[in-house]
Amino acid sequence: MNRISRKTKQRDAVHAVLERAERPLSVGELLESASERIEGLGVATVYRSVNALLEEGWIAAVEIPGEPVRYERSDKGHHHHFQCEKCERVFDIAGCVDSLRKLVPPKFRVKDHAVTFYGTCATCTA
Amino acid sequence: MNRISRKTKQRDAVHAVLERAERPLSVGELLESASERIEGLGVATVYRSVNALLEEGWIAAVEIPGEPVRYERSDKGHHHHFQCEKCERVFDIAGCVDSLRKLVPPKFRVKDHAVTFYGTCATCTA
DNA sequence: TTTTAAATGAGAATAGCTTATCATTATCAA
DNA sequence: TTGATAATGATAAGCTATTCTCATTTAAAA
Repeated sequence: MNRISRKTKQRDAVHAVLERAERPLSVGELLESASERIEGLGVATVYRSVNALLEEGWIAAVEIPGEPVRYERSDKGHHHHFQCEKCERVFDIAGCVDSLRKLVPPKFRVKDHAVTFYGTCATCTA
Repeated sequence: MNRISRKTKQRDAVHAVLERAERPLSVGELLESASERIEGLGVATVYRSVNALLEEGWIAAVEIPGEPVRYERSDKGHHHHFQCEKCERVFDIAGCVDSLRKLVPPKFRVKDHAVTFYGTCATCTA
């Protein structure tokens, strides 16, 4: 039977960076981090790796308007995000508020929601 | 003293459409609606009108990831949005939940937040 | 009116991110 | 080890949304 994908150090590197990341990372951030281990790593490869991991369902996209898409492991459960307007990094915010969906008129069917906070992160506030 | 702007039927039309809109509209939607009254209206003009109204502060941008920016009058107070995944329209959702910001760790300084609901609107659900 | 410069419309140009192309490299089954 | 072919890297191309350019129109002051 044919393999559809091969194990490469490039893919491993991208996987490893996401494995250890404690916040969502953009393709640019992934390239930067993974490049520390893989010399000459190309953007196209990062995109390809990310797309493979997305299809696998191992990572999920974190989208914030006007920002490049970021990615994080999809095993984190329901949570939201915070973007620092100084360092521009995005952080996970655990938990949610049940009463949120009560804001929506009853005739609307809510399937999902996203909350994004903006401000300055702990590091930049200090 | 010099006028910086002149009154034109094109600007009036864009203004009027936003005045009456009961939901945020994209440049495309604005062009479509305003074109009913102004024959041959161009996109560039809609962009110019929108930018002028933004600078005036009369309208505000409503941004949803992967979507073109929409605009709505800025006199609506704090509220959130709902996007229908069928008709793609965006609706206002009145109100908010105070306890939301308590989710954010104390060292973070929250300056703003946005909530976007996804699902099917009243019309598309019926 | 006449004048003059702001506004318009069409389309070219730009900007950011993402995908496609293709020659080269490297995985891995035999 | 070798051979078939998937993966890589560099870069061209694609996509959208938005701005720019410029000849022409038009608002509105004089």
